[in-house]
Amino acid sequence: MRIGELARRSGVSTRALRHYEEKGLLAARRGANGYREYDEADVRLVQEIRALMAVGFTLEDARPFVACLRAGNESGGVCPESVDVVRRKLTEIDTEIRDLMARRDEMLRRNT
Amino acid sequence: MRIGELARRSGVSTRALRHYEEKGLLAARRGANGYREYDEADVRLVQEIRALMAVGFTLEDARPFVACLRAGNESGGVCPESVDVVRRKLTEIDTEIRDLMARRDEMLRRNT
DNA sequence: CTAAACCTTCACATCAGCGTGAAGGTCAAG
DNA sequence: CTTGACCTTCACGCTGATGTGAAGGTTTAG
Repeated sequence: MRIGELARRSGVSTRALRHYEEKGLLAARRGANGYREYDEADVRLVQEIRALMAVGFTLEDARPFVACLRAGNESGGVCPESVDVVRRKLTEIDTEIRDLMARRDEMLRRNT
Repeated sequence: MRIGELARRSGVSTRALRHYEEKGLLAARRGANGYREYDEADVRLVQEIRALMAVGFTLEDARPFVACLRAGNESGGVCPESVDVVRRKLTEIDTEIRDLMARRDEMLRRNT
């Protein structure tokens, strides 16, 4: 399929897809006319990326997951690099939550 | 005092001070040579801005506080506009905390 | 054959809060 | 007179993930 269909099927813009390619997260074969050609596996790749972004991952964070899927694994999260990223993300989120709660308390204290 | 001293006394860069001025948060008299001239009240203004930013306010958020101080109030938080911003900020922070916790849960669920 | 609907590659714009020079004026000390 | 430490006004760079044209080639349906 071409980029427009992949965009529709994965729910992202064509611009985003080209961006993922530019960042090395997505690869495309090229047709004789220069058009990008994708297959079903690419749909899953993009969905994986979006699912990760939905929980706060950056494209950089998603990289090992994509590599894991490309390596033939059924899930992008089974590779050790992915696990590392998940752990890092969890501590990042926890830190952020603690920071926000501290700020909240600080604001309430100031207000009294 | 000039910008360098204000910077030292309030703990920010001269660049930041010029930025605050550009954003309309800080006003400066100008000496005959074109140099910015500040007084004690400006030190308090900048400290107020930094205190607000420390708890997650943007410069835009800080605007009503600065106006409130300029209006002669001893605290920047006593004006109704400031109170509004504080309330908005609290709900923003609460929303963000809830989002982060939801993401955390989502990540943990995916991992099992 | 033509117009719509695709596709291509640049490349600047956005949001925030500055950092970091560039190029140059001012002023006190030695 | 000359450093050197100030100050001035531009104006681009950074981070992330696209949005938004520009300018043009391709394909497809009628």
